[in-house]
Amino acid sequence: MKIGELAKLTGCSVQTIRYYEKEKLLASKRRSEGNFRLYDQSAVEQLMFIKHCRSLDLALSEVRQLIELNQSPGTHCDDVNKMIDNHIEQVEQRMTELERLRQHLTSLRDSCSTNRTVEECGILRNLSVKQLENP
Amino acid sequence: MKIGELAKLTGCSVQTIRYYEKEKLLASKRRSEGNFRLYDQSAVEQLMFIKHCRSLDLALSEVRQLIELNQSPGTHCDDVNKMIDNHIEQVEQRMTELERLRQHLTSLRDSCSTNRTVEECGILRNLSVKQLENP
DNA sequence: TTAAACTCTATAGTAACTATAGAGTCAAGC
DNA sequence: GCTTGACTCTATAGTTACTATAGAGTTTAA
Repeated sequence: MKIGELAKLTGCSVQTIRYYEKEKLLASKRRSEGNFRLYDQSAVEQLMFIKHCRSLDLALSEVRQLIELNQSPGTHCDDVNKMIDNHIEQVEQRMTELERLRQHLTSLRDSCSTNRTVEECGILRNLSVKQLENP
Repeated sequence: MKIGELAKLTGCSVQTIRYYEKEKLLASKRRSEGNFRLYDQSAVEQLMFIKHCRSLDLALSEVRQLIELNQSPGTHCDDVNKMIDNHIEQVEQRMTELERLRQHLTSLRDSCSTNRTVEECGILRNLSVKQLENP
């Protein structure tokens, strides 16, 4: 199949597929006479693998590592486990940050009611004056 | 004061300050004879304002809007309120996403114990096969 | 045969910086 | 007066994971 069909089957854009090729995540094994990329079923699977990893917010560099690991089936998979553990930790950290952020924003929002002028605006005043407690 | 001192006072890097100038968020009003940027106290305040906004994850384009609004003190501040409301919503959305992500990652992690080979690795198997329920 | 639909490569843009190169400026010490 | 080191200047490239474009070539259907 050509790149357009692969794109449709996987829900990726054509440019993204070409980008993944450039980044050595997905190769097209053959080209047509007119120099069009040709793919088979294994490309669909590889691309879905990448997509799945991306939906978990794994970086492309991590996906690349996983692909490489996958190609040496006999080795230990500790690195995979570590990567996922690490990733979970990062997600949890970000969630904590966002929760703090949400609280700040909410209390900031409460400092201004509607129908004020910019001069009186509690939000702007707070942004100008207040320092963060936990910088 | 010169840019280095401003950087030290505010905890921004020198390059960041120059970047903010390029992005029209912070101007240096004067230059020395040798073409060095010169700042006064109001620059410290302006930069702290920006820093505070950034710590709340406001985009620089939003910060720019706030600065502009701040300069016409008589107008209504509804736009400020809307921006913050909008931002709170975005943060909450992202938190929901991350929570779903965390659950996925955790259940993925549970599918592999240590001391397996890549071939047997539950994580890799799941990444290869499983489709997301909520794509 | 011709028009539409597809594909190719190469390049630039996104956000908010960070890092570098290569040059100029300034203050202190000899 | 001269040198050394710390500072500053501009301009440019890199980061991430794409997206969007230009300009050209290829294929397919009418």
